[in-house]
Parts: sequence; structure tokens; C-alpha cells
Amino acid sequence: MAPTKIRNMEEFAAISGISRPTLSKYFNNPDSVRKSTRQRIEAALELHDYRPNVYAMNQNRQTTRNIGVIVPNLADPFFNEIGRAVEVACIEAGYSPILLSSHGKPELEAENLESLRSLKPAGVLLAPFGRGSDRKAIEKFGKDVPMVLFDANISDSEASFVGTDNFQSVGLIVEYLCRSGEPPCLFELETPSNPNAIKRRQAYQLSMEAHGFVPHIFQVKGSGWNFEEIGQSEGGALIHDGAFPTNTVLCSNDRLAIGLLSAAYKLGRKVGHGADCDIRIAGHDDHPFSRFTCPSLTTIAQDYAAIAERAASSLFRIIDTEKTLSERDETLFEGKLVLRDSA
Amino acid sequence: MAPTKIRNMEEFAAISGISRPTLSKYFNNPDSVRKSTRQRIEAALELHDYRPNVYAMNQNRQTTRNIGVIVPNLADPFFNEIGRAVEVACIEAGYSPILLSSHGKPELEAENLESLRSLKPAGVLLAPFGRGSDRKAIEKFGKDVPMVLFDANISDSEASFVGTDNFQSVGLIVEYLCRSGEPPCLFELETPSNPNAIKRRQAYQLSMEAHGFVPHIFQVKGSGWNFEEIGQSEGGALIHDGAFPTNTVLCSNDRLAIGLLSAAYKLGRKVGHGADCDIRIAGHDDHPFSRFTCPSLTTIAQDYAAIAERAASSLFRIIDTEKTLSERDETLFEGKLVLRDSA
DNA sequence: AAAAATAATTTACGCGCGTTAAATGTAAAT
DNA sequence: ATTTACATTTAACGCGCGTAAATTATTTTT
Repeated sequence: MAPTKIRNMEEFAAISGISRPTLSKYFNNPDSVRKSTRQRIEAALELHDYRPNVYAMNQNRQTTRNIGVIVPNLADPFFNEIGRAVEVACIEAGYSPILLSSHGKPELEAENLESLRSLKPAGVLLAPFGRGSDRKAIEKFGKDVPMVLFDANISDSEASFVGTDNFQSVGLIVEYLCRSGEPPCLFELETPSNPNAIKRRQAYQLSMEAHGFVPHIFQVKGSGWNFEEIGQSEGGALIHDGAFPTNTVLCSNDRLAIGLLSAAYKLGRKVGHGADCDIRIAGHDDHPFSRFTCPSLTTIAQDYAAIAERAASSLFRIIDTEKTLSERDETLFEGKLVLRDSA
Repeated sequence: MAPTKIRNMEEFAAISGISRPTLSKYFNNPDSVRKSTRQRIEAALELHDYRPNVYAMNQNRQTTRNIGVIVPNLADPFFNEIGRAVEVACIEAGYSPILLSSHGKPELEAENLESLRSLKPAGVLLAPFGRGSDRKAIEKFGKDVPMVLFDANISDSEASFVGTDNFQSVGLIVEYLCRSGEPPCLFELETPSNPNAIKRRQAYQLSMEAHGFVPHIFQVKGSGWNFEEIGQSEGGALIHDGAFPTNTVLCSNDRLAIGLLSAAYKLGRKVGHGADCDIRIAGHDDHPFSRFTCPSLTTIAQDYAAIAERAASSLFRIIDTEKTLSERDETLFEGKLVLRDSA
């Protein structure tokens, strides 16, 4: 970096001996200029460290290189991981991801979409709340900006969707639980706002019937995102009251399971599949902490990486072909059974 | 929203009957225009939903209303919480926070600073890595942009700092542990990159000596951010080998403690302060999951909200007075003892 | 070698808003 | 009613870059 401060592209053009329009082309796509030119520019860049003004760059564009990424709650490790994976995929494709969290509040989802709109993103990757989402707002946004949904689907949406096949994953763990001991009860929230939770319940019912067992579903009160708390208090009450007709409980997600494990511990019930154990508990999602619970949690691992990668590449395809009209497609990845000590 | 699409401020001026410069003033500070004018503008805004072009707004400004917030790792619930609290504080003050994570990689910290630079932020709130940080880069950045450090301090930095008083907090828990049972050993990483870890060790030593006990410090190998893993494997080995001379272990942070709890469980040791317990384990930070560990974790709660609020308000003060020259000040908040079942 | 294809340069305009200076208007204070 | 202080309008310029058209230079093809 020379002492000379470059103020704008004009000055950098002068000092580097390259015309400004060519520089402009280079900064918008380095491959759009001849190799020899590119090298000259990059050599000059080494010496003078100039960066184009982001704001001036984007003001005349109707679309930028930004990709908006919205998840319901970054504080939830699941969305944290998948959000991060999506970020990486965007960066690798040469885009600038902007990761936003709706902090568990559905109304913030629409707000986030609106604030993204003013950033003129090339596209948006949205993991919607589901029931709590403002469907019309999302639908309308999808008409204006290329959009791909991930994790949670919105029924009769025109947007593409990438997620996990809950029927497959729940089928897998129900089959394992039935085969290895007593058939599982299902433990979930009373009013699941998440479409995945709904699918998992349906999948549980189907699966149980397929194995010739009668489904037992326990829905507890509670809302918001404090799943562990609900699992602990409500689930603990169920254990205490001997409400579960079998000794095996499948939780709708790992966070509920973590709460339930905590409750079982407090009640002195030994959790696991050993002969000396009182109860088996399983979850869904392979939460990063599920390896460290006591006992470690048997669960279903979603293929974060594949989902993120696919959601991003679908979006890029839509952006590149400029055709949002492309037939809506839905990609489901399989979950993997992760056997640990709790079930 | 009327069907008429407003394309720019000029059009909105025409349709609302307010001159463009006045509108410009309004959008940059609604309080800078007369109340009656403000009401007229806001009435028109209700009807036509116009939003100024963000990019055009900022291109001529040397500083925006953006506040950069950088934390070492958003996947860590501690930084997630405190980052969120900082975000809220910024929004309430009328700024637009941009929350960035360095994803556990110190080299990303400097990159994040650079990418923030091109967004011309009004100020930056940085929770630095500490040892891994590029001190020179941070120092240089602080000269150009108002900056306040939080959580982790950088020695001989000129920036203001807001964090927790580790000497107070560790003193508190050491005192409790000594008073209620055997004096604690300290369990930590061999090469803590975090300045807080270093302070906590010093505080532990001082505290133990003050109570007339000899400090026992166990430093285990391991790097990166997989604290639970390290706590489980390395800490488990120590428990298994009977390496701890007392039955009480104070962990440098909750995530290590969670790993250690997991190891103790696997080894069949009962953790807690009951008569039938083998070992007491305590942590530091009040990790959101520490209420749900088995047993629940006795720890120190940092005052996230106060730290975030103070860091933000300090930054705003610096921004407003335009004087980065203001004498560097350091604010430390006290930690609170959270008594649960593990110790 | 000349012809064809591709790339870079020159010139020039416009984007949407910040901002300023002078003129005009409005409200508060004497 | 007049002065004073403050708000708004009018008019106009510039920011840094995108972008287009016409020209010139360079590379590739024949």
C-alpha cells in the first residue's frame, strides 16, 4: 500500500493505467476482462489497495450480489448451523450473504423481508416459521425476488423448497425403537407452529400403524422457543404421573428431549436402553449438544450440509436463468439414525 | 399503499407536497423537522409507502447509521445472547446493527473489520478473540472508526472496554465452594486464547490463597471451540484417573463444565452437593443450557444485558462527541452466583 | 498477410440522494 | 404590530459508479 490514498475509481484508473469502464467491468466480474488486463489490475491493487464504494456500486443496479438469508431464530443451534452452512455456500458462489434472524418472532420475519427488499438482493433463502408466517407477504416477496424456502415448507407456495423427509426420518427411528424395545410414545407441543412438527406427527402415526402398534401422542401446552423448559416441566409431569403407556418416548425435536432428559434425571429415572433403565428417550435433529446430554441422545441427524448446499444452488439457478417461472421443485433429503445411549 | 409507485424522493416530494430537502432532513432525523411537517410526511408515508434508496443515501456520506457488531462465534450461545442484546440496544438508539461472526477463526475477525470498513459504519462494537486477534489491525481500525470492545479486553488498547469483573465473579464462586465443601480445583484449557480465561485463573489462585488453600490447576490439551468435547474427553480422563485432589472442580467456563458433567455421568459418578454425591462441578457464564444439564449447573451469571447496554451507550457517546480522544474507560460488571444442583 | 473477432478506451449521461446558499415563509417574543 | 428566530422552499451542484455508443487497439483466425 503506497502512501497515496485512492479516493475513487477514476483515480485508480489514472494510477493503474486502466480505463475506468474496464475497471468497472473487472470489479463486477473479474473474468469478464482479458487475462493480461486482469493481472495488471491485480498488480495495481496490490500496490494501492483500493476498494470500490459499495453504495455507489449498487445504487444504479436493480439487483446486487447480496443474498438474504432469513432463519426463525439464530439462537437455536439448529438454525445457527444451517444458516452458517448456507452462508458458506453463498460465499463460495461469489455472493455476499446477509444472515438475519427473526429472533423467534414471526412478525419480525416480514420485517426482515422488507428490510432486505431495500438492499435489492439477488435472491433470498428463507426458512419460514410456518404457521406463524405471513404467507401473503412471503408469497408477494417471492414474486419480486428470487426465493428458495428451506427447512420448513409453506403449503401451496410457488417457491422451491429444500428440506428433510420427515416421513423417512421418523419412520426410521420409529422402526428402530419398535424393533429394539417397546414402541414409542410421541411427545410434542400442543400447537406446533412448525410444519415439520406436523409432518412428524403424521409420520409417527403412519409408522406405528404400519408396525401394528397403536400410536400414543402426548401434546403439552407451551409456546415460544423455550422448548427445553417445556420439555422439562410438562414432560416431567407426564413422567411423574406415569402417563406414558410404554417406556419409550420419541420427542418431536432434540430440544424437547433435552428438557425431558433433565426432568427424568431430577425424578431419579434412569434413561437408556440398558436392562437397568426405566425409560428410553429419543429426539430428532441431532442438536450439537445431544452428544453431551446425560445420557447422550439417540436422534435423527438431518443433512444440514446437503440441504444448505442444495437450497443455495437452486437459488443460483433461478437467479441465473432469470426464470422464477421454472416449475416449482421440492427436494427432500434423508435423515440418518444416530444411535447413542438414551434409546 | 396507493397503486402509484414512487420511484424516488423527487416523486414523493411532488405527491406529498413537501420539498425534497425537507424530506431528506426528515429521513435522516425525523426530529429535525417541525412537528406539523413531520405529521404531513408521515401521513403521506401511510398512503404511498416510499422508502429512500439505501445505497444512494449512503454513498455521499462519510458515515452511516450502521453499527458493526463482531463476535468471535455466533454458534456459542454466550456470544449469541450478548450479540443479540447489543443488536437490540443499537436498534433502540436508532442505528442499524450489522451482526457478524468470525466463526471461531481469528483471521476472520480482521476480515470482518475490513468488510465493515467499506460499509462506513458509524461505529463498531467488537468482542475480540484476545490472543488470536490481530492487535495491530484492531488498533488501526479503532483509529479510523469509533470502537468499543466488550467481553474480552485487549491489553494496552486505546479503546474503551466493557465486561465482567472476573476477579469478583471467580472470587464469589470460590468462596462459596470453599465454604460449602472441599476447596475447588480449577479445570481449564492449556493455552487459553481468551483473556477472560487468563484472568479467571489468576483470580482462582488469589482467591484460594486468600482462603488459606493451595490452588490446584488442571490444564488440558485442546484448541478451538469444541469445549464440550474437550471437557468430556480430557476431563473424563482426569476423573477416571482420580487426578483431582478434592471432590470439587471449578471449570473455566460452562461449556467445559457441560463436557465434564457428561464424562462424570458416563463414569457413573454422581455429581452434586448431596451426601451421596461423588463430585461437585461448577462453571462460569450461565450458559442457556446450564439449567438443563444433569444435574443442573451451579455457575456465575454474567450481566449480559448490562454489558451490552453499556457497550452500546459508550459507543454512542463517542460517536456523538466525535471525540475518540476521550480518556479510555473500562467498565466491569459484577457476576452473580447461580446456585443449582451440581455444586 | 489480411480479415474477423474480441477487448479496451474515450466520451458522456444518469442514478437517487446529500448538501448548500439564498429566498421565502411561519411561529414565537417583544 | 413588529422584530426575531427558526423552518421550508427553490435552485443547483456533486458524489462514485453503472452503462451505452462509437472509436481504437489487440488478438485470433483464415
